[in-house]
Amino acid sequence: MAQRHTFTQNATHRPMTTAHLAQTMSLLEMNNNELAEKIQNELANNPALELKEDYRCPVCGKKLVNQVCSVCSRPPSLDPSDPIVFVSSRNTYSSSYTSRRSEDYESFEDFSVDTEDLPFYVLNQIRTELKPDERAIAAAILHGLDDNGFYPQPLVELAVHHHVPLSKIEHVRSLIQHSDPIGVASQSAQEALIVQADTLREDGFDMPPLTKRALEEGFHELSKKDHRALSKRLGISISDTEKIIAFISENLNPFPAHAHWGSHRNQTSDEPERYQDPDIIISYNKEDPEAQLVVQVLWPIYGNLHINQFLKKVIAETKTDSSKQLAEEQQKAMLLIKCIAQRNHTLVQLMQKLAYDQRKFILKGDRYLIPMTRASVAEELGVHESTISRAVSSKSVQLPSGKIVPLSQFFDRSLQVRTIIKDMIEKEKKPLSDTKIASKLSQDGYNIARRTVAKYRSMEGILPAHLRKKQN
DNA sequence: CTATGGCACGGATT
DNA sequence: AATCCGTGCCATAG
Repeated sequence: MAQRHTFTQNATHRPMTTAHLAQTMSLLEMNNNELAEKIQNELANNPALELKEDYRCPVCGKKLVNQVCSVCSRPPSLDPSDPIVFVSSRNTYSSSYTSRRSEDYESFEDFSVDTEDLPFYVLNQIRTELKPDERAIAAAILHGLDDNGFYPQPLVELAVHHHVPLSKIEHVRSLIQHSDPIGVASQSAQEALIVQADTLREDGFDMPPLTKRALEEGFHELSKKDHRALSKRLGISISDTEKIIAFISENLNPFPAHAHWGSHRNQTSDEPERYQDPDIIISYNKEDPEAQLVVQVLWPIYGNLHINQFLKKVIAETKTDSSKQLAEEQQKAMLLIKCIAQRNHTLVQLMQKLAYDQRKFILKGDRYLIPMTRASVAEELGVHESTISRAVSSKSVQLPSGKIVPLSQFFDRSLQVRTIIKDMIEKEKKPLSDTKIASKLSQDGYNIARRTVAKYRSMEGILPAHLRKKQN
């Protein structure tokens, strides 16, 4: 299939000044956090630059009233036959927690999330799972969250107000509750904890027996940390009770809106995982496997950047020295806006290419990653290698699965084979030696040296054949 | 003798 | 130019 994007390519090849070039490069290698900081900085120092805070729905572009678009949450479909849809960076929104400054909470362990951001953050995760008539309900629930992330009002009221059965409201709320932060929109701390416990269990998390019952039946004792009374109620020993309490306080969070504690993740506690906010989000409608991929290049701040029109007028009309200086500032502001546009354009082009080529990887997981290099992408897009390199660096993508991975993972040469090996070992009957694995792989067309298999194996934290005899 | 990890080299990639 | 990565060789363990 030929070019499927409608973005103009030749717009890129405008002549640039060296300043333009230098700035575009440095902006390109910034992720959204850094870019947000940069923009804030410029806004503070440059009077010619102006932020128009027109809050718009990230998906329909409609003006927002209560931070959450109450009407729609469906991405606009530019062309229904196109497998990829872009919600480009202009007029999109800042994803939730993105805008918090680190110094805001460094000293507090239990900082409270800006609850104005929370609805956005959650809505974004569930958008593609909502049916049209459920959107307004989701918006209403998210709008009614209190500071702790609870939805204290009775659900029946919503059902009456929206003229739908209570079960529908419950369904929507359950979707919300299972988003990150898990348990949000529960009616109480107790309910939030139960939802979290359920989710962890579904994820195959080991937890002490009776944890759920402790939450359901012994919540009163639990909140008072009354070990004796709790153990009596559950009919188990004190030490088992203490295990439950320890588990709950370590892994669960009664107030979903207060800082997330590192959401659930794979069983293996591997490298220090950074919970970076994504710069790009890829989602799709999970009910329709042929659905379009929705790629959002997130815009790190609220509102859009503009040139201060008032100042522009002043500059045009006066010819004093000070206005000359202002004119310079204005030039700088225009340059910045242009460079940011350039950056976004590059990112969109890159994601276009990746979303199209790696659709299977995005939808189905690591083993469908087609190995590709930055250089080859650069060639196809007609840009310099270093451009791609910068664009890829320090960015992260949220995949439809909810996983947030570094953008560089798209260029991981070995990820595909590594996951195939992992699968192979999981399905093995007798432990396979590295040599066996290597020869099996070459039958499937993967020519990998035995030595390399060993390396991949250890990268995945899998023990050598003779040590994994009878596991699981 | 087989399976695996360490070290280091060279080519690819950034 | 600097770094990363796959691979070969060899030593060691079982």
